[in-house]
Amino acid sequence: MTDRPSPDPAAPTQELVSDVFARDCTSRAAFEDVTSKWASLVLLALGEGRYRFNALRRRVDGVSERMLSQTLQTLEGDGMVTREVLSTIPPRVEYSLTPLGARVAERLRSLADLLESSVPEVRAARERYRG
Amino acid sequence: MTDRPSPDPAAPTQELVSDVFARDCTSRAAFEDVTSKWASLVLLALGEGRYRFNALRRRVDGVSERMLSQTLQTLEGDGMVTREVLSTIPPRVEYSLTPLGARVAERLRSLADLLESSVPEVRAARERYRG
DNA sequence: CGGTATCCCTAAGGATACTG
DNA sequence: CAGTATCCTTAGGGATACCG
Repeated sequence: MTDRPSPDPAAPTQELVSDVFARDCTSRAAFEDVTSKWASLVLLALGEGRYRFNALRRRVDGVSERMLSQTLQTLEGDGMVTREVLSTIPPRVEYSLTPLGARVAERLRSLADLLESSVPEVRAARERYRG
Repeated sequence: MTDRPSPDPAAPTQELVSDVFARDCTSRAAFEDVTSKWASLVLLALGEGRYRFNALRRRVDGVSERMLSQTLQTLEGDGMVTREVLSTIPPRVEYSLTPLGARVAERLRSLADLLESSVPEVRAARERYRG
């Protein structure tokens, strides 16, 4: 974001038109990556601070080792998460958010807060709907 | 939300402790519902205004009839979307957001905006990651 | 137009075992 | 501890056809 050259009105606007609705847009892929079942919870957890692998696994209730590993790789690939290997015995690996990841996590937190406080409303709606 | 009785400090705080990290919490289920692949895009679309079924299908690039129908039912069940049948010939069905759905859509919009404007950063991260 | 029903296939994802 | 590898099951989801 900050490493883009200052906008030149005459230059082609390559990515200023990115659209999350478009099937092949990178923004939609990134959106799906960060909102996927486990990634969103991982980002929320890392929004609380850095975590080691197994601590993260305990925090994100229900995630398997496989899915956690896979999710972390995707998020690292998208530039949301930083992976740091500490050369200790036994080995430690710590995960934390990049600046971009932190901005994403903030917005996910805002959404989670809303839903956590809307549980009674959602429950009422469900009962009304199911009859 | 507004149909809850005014908070009584002595009353049991049943849902004030809802936690999106807990496997069996309604807030986590609702969170997964609204962040699921198609639901999030449907909510974003309806954040722009009401839509009829096929218009919505065109707006949400790539969704099948089946998934759109299914997604709309889930969102209606959770109290996010209102379905209105107009008795005209041919029949029209219009979908719009409830107040809760609108609040959710706002937050999803905020997340989508961020990712749309972060495309260059995500792309750069991906290239760095893949080498 | 606005769906539902059926069929089918792929990929998400859990369990378990094993490695650096 | 922090994973990868393998196996296997389930469910997400596309295509098609049909109905009110």
